[in-house]
Amino acid sequence: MFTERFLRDRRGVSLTAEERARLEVAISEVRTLEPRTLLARAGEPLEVSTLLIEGVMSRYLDDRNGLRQLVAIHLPGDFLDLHAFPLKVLDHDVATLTAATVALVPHTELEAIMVEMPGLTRKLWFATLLDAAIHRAWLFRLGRLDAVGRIAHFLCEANARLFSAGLSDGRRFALGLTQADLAEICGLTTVHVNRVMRQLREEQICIFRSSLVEILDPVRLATRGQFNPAYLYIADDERLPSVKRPKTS
Amino acid sequence: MFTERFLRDRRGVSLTAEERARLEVAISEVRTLEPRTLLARAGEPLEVSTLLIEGVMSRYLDDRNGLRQLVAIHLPGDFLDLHAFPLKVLDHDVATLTAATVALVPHTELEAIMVEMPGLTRKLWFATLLDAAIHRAWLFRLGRLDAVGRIAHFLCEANARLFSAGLSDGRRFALGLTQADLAEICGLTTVHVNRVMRQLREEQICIFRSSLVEILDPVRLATRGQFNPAYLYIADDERLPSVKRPKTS
DNA sequence: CGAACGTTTGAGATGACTCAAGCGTTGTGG
DNA sequence: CCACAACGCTTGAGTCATCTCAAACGTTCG
Repeated sequence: MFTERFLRDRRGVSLTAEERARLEVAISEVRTLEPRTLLARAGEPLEVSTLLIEGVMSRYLDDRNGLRQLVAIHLPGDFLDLHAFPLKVLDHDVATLTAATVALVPHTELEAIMVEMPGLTRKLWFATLLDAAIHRAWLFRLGRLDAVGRIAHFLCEANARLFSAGLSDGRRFALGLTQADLAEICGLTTVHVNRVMRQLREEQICIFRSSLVEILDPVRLATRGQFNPAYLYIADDERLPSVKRPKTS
Repeated sequence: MFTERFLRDRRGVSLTAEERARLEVAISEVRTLEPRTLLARAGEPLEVSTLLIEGVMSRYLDDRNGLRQLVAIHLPGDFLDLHAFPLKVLDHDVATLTAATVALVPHTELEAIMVEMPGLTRKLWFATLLDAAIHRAWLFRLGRLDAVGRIAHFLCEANARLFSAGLSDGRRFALGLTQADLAEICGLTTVHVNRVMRQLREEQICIFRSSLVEILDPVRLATRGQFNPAYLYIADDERLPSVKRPKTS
């Protein structure tokens, strides 16, 4: 079941058995990829989309000096370039961070699904909009949080997403990222990420050790990152610590 | 023709006469709004989506201290909360910046379109993904550019979008925004935005005067902002100055 | 064993922030 | 029609967060 984790645990849009079966049939190929491998390049027309089964992948934009800004990371269960189907051409590069296994779905299959199954189509659309919602949370992170807040917010997000994929117990998880990756995600330098991690460690909030993350104090981490998981549209997000939105009316 | 500007001038997805007519019929109401009016609030279920006909609108997230981070601005022709249809509930607030005219489209109509017209559905999907592509460019802006670069990049984007909506001549346009709005878009303080504008003025690159923007040197502005309009998927973007992507292979 | 990579630390530079005040324009009510 | 309030723009001085440059340390892997 390659599609097992896709849209799992999302509010109101879990797939029916029939829909899941239809997607399974749509897969043309399953492939394994090395770490740090480019999968698709900005501007190239694409004829397949990629469902991530195992590993961590990234999407990023390059600046003039060869520095990167990551615009998304993807975890198992994510349909990571589904948006290439309506868009045809991507505006960014896609690459693996860790070793990964992916399933490829030809756009001709998606075309057929659009005609046959409006219900499933809407769920696929939803999946791409979930990515957009995550983009917005990242905008908040970069625009309004300081270095500690950005790292904290990101770690909360990673924890929440891995938790709903069944890959975190809510406190500890393996995230195959280096401090340099965190820097490219949070718009910081590697050096400063390192200082932030030291601070979080010394305050007994979170430990980041060779791609393994251990959250010692989830509540303080969420507070530091002003994290509210509503944007992840997780079915039951009550279990996750967060900063509650004040209910003004 | 309320839908006149919707997806106008976008690469490969202009609407057919029939599709446009179908959308026109779907409009249930046209409404005018005051400046700085809240239209939708995060977490509220929505049953209609909004097509912007005139004016400028914004989407934003609040931080703990009541500061805002804008995550999108919308110009005439934008279907600004189309994503509320698959998502049902938004993760952010929506408000006008200037006075505005909007057309409302009930989700029941969109539901019908999804069943009847897969082709139009795909174009609507495309429209929401265009917003996501813009989010990504904003992430690049916040994560990798300094203050001057962020403002420059934003002004290039505004110019390009207004140009393809027929509301800029390529150099001068009315953008109903204050310097405080620019600050909320670019993750800066109002004071610093002011200093940046002074610098752009003194260098004869761009003048920003009471919501009127005049670009004196489009090429230098694009260079400062590392602006490449590919992410806007504009049909013929050759006319816009940009930083060319190096063609490495 | 050595190379490659990721992490850690220090010292100094700088871009953006904060606080504070003044200016100009617009709109409104006395 | 004037006065004043409200708002947006402008400027200065001092502070602080993050960056840059530089070097060293630890691990892993061939």
